[in-house]
Amino acid sequence: MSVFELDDHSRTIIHIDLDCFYAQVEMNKNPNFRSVPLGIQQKNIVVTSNYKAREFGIKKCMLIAEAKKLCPNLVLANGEDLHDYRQTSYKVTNLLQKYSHLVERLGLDENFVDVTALINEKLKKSSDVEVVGNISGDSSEKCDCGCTERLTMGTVIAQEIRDLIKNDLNLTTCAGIAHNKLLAKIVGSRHKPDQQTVVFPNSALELMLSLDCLTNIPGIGRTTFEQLESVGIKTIEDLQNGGVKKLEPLLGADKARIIHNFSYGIDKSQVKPTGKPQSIGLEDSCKSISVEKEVRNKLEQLLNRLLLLVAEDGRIPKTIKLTVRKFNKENKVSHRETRQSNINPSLFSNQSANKTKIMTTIMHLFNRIIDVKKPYHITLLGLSFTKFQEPPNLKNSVASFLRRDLEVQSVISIESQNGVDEPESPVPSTSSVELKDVESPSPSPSPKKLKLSNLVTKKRCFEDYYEDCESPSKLKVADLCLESVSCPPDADQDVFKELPLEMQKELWEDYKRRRSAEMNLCSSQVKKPKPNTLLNYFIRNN
DNA sequence: TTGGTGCAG
DNA sequence: TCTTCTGCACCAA
Repeated sequence: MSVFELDDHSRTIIHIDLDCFYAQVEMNKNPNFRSVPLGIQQKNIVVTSNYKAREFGIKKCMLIAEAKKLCPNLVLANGEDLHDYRQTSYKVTNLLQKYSHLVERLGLDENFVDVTALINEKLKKSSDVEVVGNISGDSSEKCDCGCTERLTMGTVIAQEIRDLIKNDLNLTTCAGIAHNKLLAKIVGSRHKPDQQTVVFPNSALELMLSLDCLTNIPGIGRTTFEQLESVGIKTIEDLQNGGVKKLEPLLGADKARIIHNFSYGIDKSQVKPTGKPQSIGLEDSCKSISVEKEVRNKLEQLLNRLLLLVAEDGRIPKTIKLTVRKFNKENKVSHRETRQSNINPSLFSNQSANKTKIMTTIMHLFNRIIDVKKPYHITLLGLSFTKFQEPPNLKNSVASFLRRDLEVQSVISIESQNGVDEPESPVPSTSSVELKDVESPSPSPSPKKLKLSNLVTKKRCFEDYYEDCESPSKLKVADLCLESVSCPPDADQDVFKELPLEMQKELWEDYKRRRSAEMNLCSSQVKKPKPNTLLNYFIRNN
């Protein structure tokens, strides 16, 4: 039996990739950018560009000077602050979650969606569909396990998803459709921009062998590539023929097996729903800082921006981490040093008073890396918060799940009410003020008033998502879940999969009951806020 | 747990 | 010539 026959084709995965993402966001903010070659600038680098600029040969991470030489009329937009990109990115993920609860984010511009459940439902009703978009390789020889029909239906759904993203957010995307993540990601980039491509299992090997460099395989970066090269592995065929045993000493058993499987187009990894970020950080590179006052200034700026991000997130961080990159004469690799320290969560109850205390901690960390009595040259400073504490009353896993959805929605609510072009407003405020606002809203429009209406919008989105299910054309993830045995979002998926069917059903029913109870609770709270409820907690931390 | 490295977009 | 701004996984001590 060949490796190919051992592969499992039961899933359907769609990989969605936003075309030149930062550039699209900037073009939506300023439509004048659409008609000109546009580059997104971070420091002295063009990190991405629109397709007009690419016609001049502008490439990712090209120096500004070089790019200007190729295209003197290149217009530059500063993209050092990722705030707007992050917001838009979450809107996309949010749209995708209407198709499946299995949505995994990869960076800001890519998402995997496991649409297996949706497809099985759709195929029950009709299997009379044709492939939409491009097909990779020769699809005349078909597999008879049913994957042909599933993947074909996958192309229909991929087109629906891309239309939705285009209509709702005015963003074009590429999609790859396949029976695993690896193939979906690789095949999606075959036809760009604004296109989609499917690969059927019989063409998977051909697709893998068509890759022109080993670094096109996810997980093989510069270092791994050089390691492999040093033992004579230079092509996909080398990777296949060398066998796992040859890879193990270099990569370790796990990575060796994964990469070896990848070389055959086999990928058993699951689409892992992306939760909240495990760290929230900012960094700023610079030519050279060698004075402590400058260090402090830069770190204060970073901290101010970071506190806004953390306030948006709503959780309370327990650890702060400082990153420093020193000037390196050999200029070999960008070597970074980090130091971390626990912080008292109570510092986050009153913003302004405690910024000073947090700064003291940060400077203490700085002194652990840099001896300020000696000369130093710093080329990058970064701050990040890690190890977040879930706010009280939300320890319950279902509540956490609900809260996660609300937070994704909140991104949309804030923007739809503020207007996309408006600069971000300084948000953080103390809990007591917010709470008071809800109980007795002020008559004049104010930022606080705005938040109250945000909350109403949040609640509305939330209800739409779960309750507005009367239209059969509007597919909701809740619909699917009610008809099949899904893994409750608060359960460990790996454990769940091992359980007998009956137990799975029971867990799912239990989750539905809890969800229903939670919904009623949440609903009544919105209409009539009470102290120490889920809702109030929300407001306090907004 | 801390800090470093590799990888990703 | 490994550049920017992130965030995650994994490894070693």
